[in-house]
Amino acid sequence: MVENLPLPDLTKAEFDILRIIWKSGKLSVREVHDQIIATHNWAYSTTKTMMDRMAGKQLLTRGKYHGVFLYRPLISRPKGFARFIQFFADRVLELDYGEVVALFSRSKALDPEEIQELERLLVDDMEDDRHDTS
Amino acid sequence: MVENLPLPDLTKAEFDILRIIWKSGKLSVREVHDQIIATHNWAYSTTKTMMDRMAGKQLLTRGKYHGVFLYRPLISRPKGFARFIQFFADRVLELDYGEVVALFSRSKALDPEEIQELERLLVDDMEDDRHDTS
DNA sequence: AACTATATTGTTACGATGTAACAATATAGT
DNA sequence: ACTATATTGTTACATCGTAACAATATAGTT
Repeated sequence: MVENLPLPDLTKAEFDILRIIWKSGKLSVREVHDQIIATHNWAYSTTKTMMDRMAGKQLLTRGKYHGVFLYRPLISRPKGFARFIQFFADRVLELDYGEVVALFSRSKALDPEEIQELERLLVDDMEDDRHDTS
Repeated sequence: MVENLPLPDLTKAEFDILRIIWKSGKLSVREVHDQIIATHNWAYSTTKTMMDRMAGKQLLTRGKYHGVFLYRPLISRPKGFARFIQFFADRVLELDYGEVVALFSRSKALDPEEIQELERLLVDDMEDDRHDTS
């Protein structure tokens, strides 16, 4: 059986960018920026730097469409949530994964749709980790 | 009325060091290190760097006693907890302060004594923030 | 007291992250 | 074509987690 590689962390900033992109599948820096400023008081260049670094890390890919680069996620939403939560569970809060999921379910940072996904995650992702060799 | 200055953040690492020192009032790098390795797999030099930087930031002071530097906290435990929690409440989880306190109460990272303090904090510190001009 | 082993202290560094300015280039409107 | 605007590329800087390594002080042994 292949050992799970330790999931590379997803920081809050990365997670927030990813969450915006997950909803649309493909977005330009500008489009992400216009949404991210609702929660992060970033300069446009900050959003860009973030996204480019994420591309470097294989969290996103970009391809040019009609003149602009559009960025697509290279990590699924469930996997992303799992990584982000794991990060807190393990290193920050030292809580059980489930407890953190429960907490996140109450967070204003997530919309109802995402909360639903989280609930599923709590069971599914464990499964995932048991079978998935990716 | 004097506006509250934004509390400078306390990172997890800083908070963990502080928690060890709060219990004894005054500790050397060695003493902190011997305790921190239970949760952080740090080299001695890492502990030292951390503590020195914390001294630079006015989170600790150090004075030489019988040949060694002992570090004392410059921030009270309640204030420290407040800062640490605020950090998460505001920027990471986007939850209400109280919810984060509740969560932390369940964290394995805190011992019963600290949990108690947290409970008090939930009411006290709000008070504090209302009166304290520091 | 002198010497040596050990511990403490000081200095320096490096990658990642959050932050952003600024320069180069592409695109679109006139 | 030309210019205004937007998109891309490049570079930088502080902080944090991480640590090695050098300088110095302390303590234990002849």
